[in-house]
Amino acid sequence: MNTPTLTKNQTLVLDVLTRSEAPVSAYTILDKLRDQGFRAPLQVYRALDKLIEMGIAHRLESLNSFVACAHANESCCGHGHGHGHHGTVAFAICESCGQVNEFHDHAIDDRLNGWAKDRKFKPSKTTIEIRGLCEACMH
Amino acid sequence: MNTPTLTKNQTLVLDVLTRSEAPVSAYTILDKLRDQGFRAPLQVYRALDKLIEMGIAHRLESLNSFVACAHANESCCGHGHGHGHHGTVAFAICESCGQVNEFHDHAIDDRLNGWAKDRKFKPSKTTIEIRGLCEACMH
DNA sequence: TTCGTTGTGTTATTCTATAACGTGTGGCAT
DNA sequence: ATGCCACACGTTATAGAATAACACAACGAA
Ligand SMILES: [Zn+2]
Ligand SMILES: [Zn+2]
Ligand SMILES: [Zn+2]
Ligand SMILES: [Zn+2]
Repeated sequence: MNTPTLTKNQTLVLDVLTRSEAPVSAYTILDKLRDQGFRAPLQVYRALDKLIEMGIAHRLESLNSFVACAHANESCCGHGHGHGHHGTVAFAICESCGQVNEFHDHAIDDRLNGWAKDRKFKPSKTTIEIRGLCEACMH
Repeated sequence: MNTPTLTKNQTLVLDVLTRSEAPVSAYTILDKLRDQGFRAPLQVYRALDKLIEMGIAHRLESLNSFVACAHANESCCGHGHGHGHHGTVAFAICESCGQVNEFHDHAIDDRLNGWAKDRKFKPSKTTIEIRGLCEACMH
């Protein structure tokens, strides 16, 4: 229930993520935090590792970039932050405006879990990312 | 129907992929092809781009690595190589032995497409990767 | 032939991520 | 208090992944 208190660096990095409309790369985060004393990539990566571990940030594998979690307060099926970990989520990423939509879907979860169970495969982390164009960016 | 003839470099790169049990990074491919005259990363990336475009190789986003397509001869729902493009596939990747299992699942496709349609999101490429442990690597 | 397209080769550079080492602090058992 | 340990933090250097920019050769269509 109680989210562990964030350290100073973690707070700074999370602030950058939450303020950004689009995913941000680690090096962009670094640049935005130079004024707050950041000097090296590791400061960013270490904070990101923890934030991701806590489930309040996510890495987008297809972009090498990071976003704040959009489900900070939900708790459907293990989702949300009350329980320390995050269910499997999917991301729809607009390649034009960069907007990201985080969602989760039981049917997909069940289907993937079913596949894994049938083959005795034990999933640790699942990535689902849809690249495309959002409604606003189509014409 | 007719797969376009591969160039020399494309053939060499594809051979490396098909011979490998596990995903291979671009730089590993480069190293394996030095004897055949490869000198620079671009030679690998250019070949990979084409192979991926043709649908006979895939990039694993969560590994920055590449695999040969495991569905070279199927043609279910746009899958397979007769029709020039590949349906959405998922990959189960063992983090211990590296083995990759490529599959596709209509239910998941439908679900993702449904989500996209509801929100008028136009998908261009979808990534689904499950990291975990295969049966052989569990104990 | 002339031109445009495509594959190729090479060098340099950018972007992403981690290794390795050292410092400081706060909690905690002895 | 003293020693110990876990952990956040800081710094430098290095590794790994991808692209930019430029040049040249082969090929087929016009
Ligand atoms: Zn989330
Ligand atoms: Zn958009
Ligand atoms: Zn395939
Ligand atoms: Zn395995």
